[in-house]
Amino acid sequence: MLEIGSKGEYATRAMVYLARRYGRHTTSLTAIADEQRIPRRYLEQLIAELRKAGLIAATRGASGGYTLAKDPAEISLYDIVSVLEGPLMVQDCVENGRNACVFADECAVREVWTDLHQVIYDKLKSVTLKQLADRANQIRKEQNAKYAIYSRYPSEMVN
Amino acid sequence: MLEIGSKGEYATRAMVYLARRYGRHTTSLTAIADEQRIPRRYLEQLIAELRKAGLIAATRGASGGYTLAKDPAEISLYDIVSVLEGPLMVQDCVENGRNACVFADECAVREVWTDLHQVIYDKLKSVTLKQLADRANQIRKEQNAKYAIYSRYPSEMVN
DNA sequence: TTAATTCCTACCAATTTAGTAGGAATTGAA
DNA sequence: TTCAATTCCTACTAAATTGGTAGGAATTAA
Repeated sequence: MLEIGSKGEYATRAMVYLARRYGRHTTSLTAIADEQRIPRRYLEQLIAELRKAGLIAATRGASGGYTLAKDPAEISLYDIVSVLEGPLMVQDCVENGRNACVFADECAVREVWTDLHQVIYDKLKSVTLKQLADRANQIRKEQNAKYAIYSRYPSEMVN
Repeated sequence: MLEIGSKGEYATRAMVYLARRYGRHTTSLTAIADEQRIPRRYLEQLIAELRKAGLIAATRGASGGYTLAKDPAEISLYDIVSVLEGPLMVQDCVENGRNACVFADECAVREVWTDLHQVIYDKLKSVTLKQLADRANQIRKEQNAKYAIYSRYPSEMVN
């Protein structure tokens, strides 16, 4: 129930990856797919949707690639996930409003769906790509310190 | 994205209906289906699952029917919906925990899914059938007062 | 015995999910 | 000019899920 599918998950990870590189050169699809262990051909479609939604900018041709179309602080998790998984709609009647609500039981239930909708929306809207990228970098640092003790996995630390 | 399907919606409405009759005689499947405008044959399957989950008690044979198996105050919206739509699992790795989390980006993203998971769970778990039934009765009273002015729809007010 | 009721199981069409695949268009560099 | 890297566009597909429909057996009160 209420799952975020692979679309939302992949897209979010790809966006965090791009956020961590924001301001630098573009990143190729292959680079993202390899790094994030996402099927390249599949990610291609997801990125196409993110581009159409205005979240990603692309440069075509050799040495082309992708970058975020906006500042990471301006992109929320909701913006990303809603593109891939469709708009948040806990239950149809939440959107339809009064006309779908004929009975009192239904009304009472609908009120809760509306509440739930709001709670989820607020949460997703409150998280920005910048926050996620910062947090990812922080985790990377911690891992870096940990690995340094054992002198292992240097390749993982580079980017 | 994150939708509650007809299963969850129908099941919840049926449970609220039963909650409003808790302590009285059993209610037949047909009565619930008719009143709540839910396909009878479909509702039958949903109720079967709720019964297996221990939320509904059944009496077989003529003049049999269903009642809640527990006090409405002891049944949360989460209890109901999770039976029909499966357990809340925003993203697989939320359950899997550490082992699914190899990369920092993924980790950062997972933390948010975990947060979201908690927010949704808390909300659904905080709403009891008793609250929903009380609220439904209240709405019914308001409508009752409204309709009394115009002297209309008396049949809707009865149950 | 009958009629009302729950219970069990199978079936189905349409949609969604999670990809795979082929190849055209664009562009920087040799 | 050519080549290789890259994005872009479109079609296809197997498996699962959704939202039901349907037939009939088992149980029980009257």
